[in-house]
Order: sequence, then structure tokens, then C-alpha cells
Amino acid sequence: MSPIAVIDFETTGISPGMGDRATEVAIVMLEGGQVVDRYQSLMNAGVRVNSFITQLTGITNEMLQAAPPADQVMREAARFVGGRPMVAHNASFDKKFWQDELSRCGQDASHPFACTVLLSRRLYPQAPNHQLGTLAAYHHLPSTGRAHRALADAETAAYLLAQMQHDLQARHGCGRVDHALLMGLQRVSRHAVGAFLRQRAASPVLESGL
DNA sequence: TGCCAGGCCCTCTTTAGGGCCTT
Repeated sequence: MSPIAVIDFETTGISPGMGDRATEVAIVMLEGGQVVDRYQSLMNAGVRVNSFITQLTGITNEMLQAAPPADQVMREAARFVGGRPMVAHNASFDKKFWQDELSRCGQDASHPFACTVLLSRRLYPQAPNHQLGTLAAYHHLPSTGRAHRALADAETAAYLLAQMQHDLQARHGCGRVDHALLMGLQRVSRHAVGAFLRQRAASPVLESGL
């Protein structure tokens, strides 16, 4: 199965449109249910983090001052991802920062994003909630380190995605759980999930996205 | 002057409102 790039950003806030910038990025490659490669770096975008962000993430202004420039890090990140499809937990958030940071250094950011929050809402409606930490505990995912650091959260999201791929195959009979299937699943309404999965299980040709 | 994300989803809905999820 083709690799999928699972990404997580730490940032100064929630909106690049309001001037927020990325402070750390991590990307893990998931292939065949296994993490096969990793990229992680703090980045110096010339901005400061407030005490709330430092308390949440453990990332300090001293750490950012010593970090490589943001444009250098983002070029490396883009090279690492290449043309692979991407996944993030609450992808609308990470996609905004991916596009904003890459546009600042003239890089293409047209990668398709699948979202583990949308997928979790469809596959695990019985979960207490769909926060990353809650889902990690709910599925007994491997411990990855401090939450709210980019690499730990990206690895947790990757393990969550691997769990989803496993469940789609084992419980729903989907043969090949590729990125195209994930994009299709997250687009259907909650009420249409069962019909969508039955159709995919019965039509393996469609699963390749062809 | 005051306010300031935004896409998704549910419901006491659809000419709307509010919660979730990310930092």
C-alpha cells in the first residue's frame, strides 16, 4: 500500500489568518500499518509564543530562537512529503498552516488531506469524544511521548489511522484501505456510512480510486 | 468602536444556533 504522510503542527495560535505561525512540524510516513519514516523540527518564524502555548506544548521562546529558519524547515518538510497524500487530526487546522507556511516560501501545497476527526466520527460514533488523546486511550494506542509536541501527536494520529485501516478491513470487509477510500468515507454523511462501506467492500475496483 | 478561525455536525433545524476540534 502506498505511504501516507501524517502531519502535525504546533503553532502560536489557531489562525494563520490572524497572524499565527507554526513553531514545530512533524510528519510520519505510514505504510502497511507501520510507521516507516519520520521528520520533525522546531522552526523559527520570527515570532514569540505566549505563556499559554509554552505551558501547553513545552515549547519556549529560547527553543524557537535556537531553531532553524521556518522557510528552511518547510522546504525540508515538503521534500520529505513529496507528492504523497496527507492525513491530520482535524485536518482543516493543519492544512491551513501547511498551505500558509509553504506559500511563504513559494512551495506547492496542493496535497489532498484526509481528516482523522471526520473519519473517527463516522467509524467510532460511540467514542466519548474525538480528541486525539481520548481516541488514543479508547483504542489503547501505543504511547508516543508528550502530547502537544508535534512528533508525539503525529505518531499518535498515524497509529489511529492504522487502527482505522485495520477496522475497515477486519470489520467492514474493505480490501484496500487507501487514501482515496478515506477521502470518500469522510465525505459521506453519518447516515450513509454503512451503505458506503458495503459498496466499497463489494466493489474492490472502486477502492483504488480509479 | 467592537470584534476577530473555520469547517463540520447535531438538533428543540433548514430564513439557525451552538458545540466540537485543532494551537
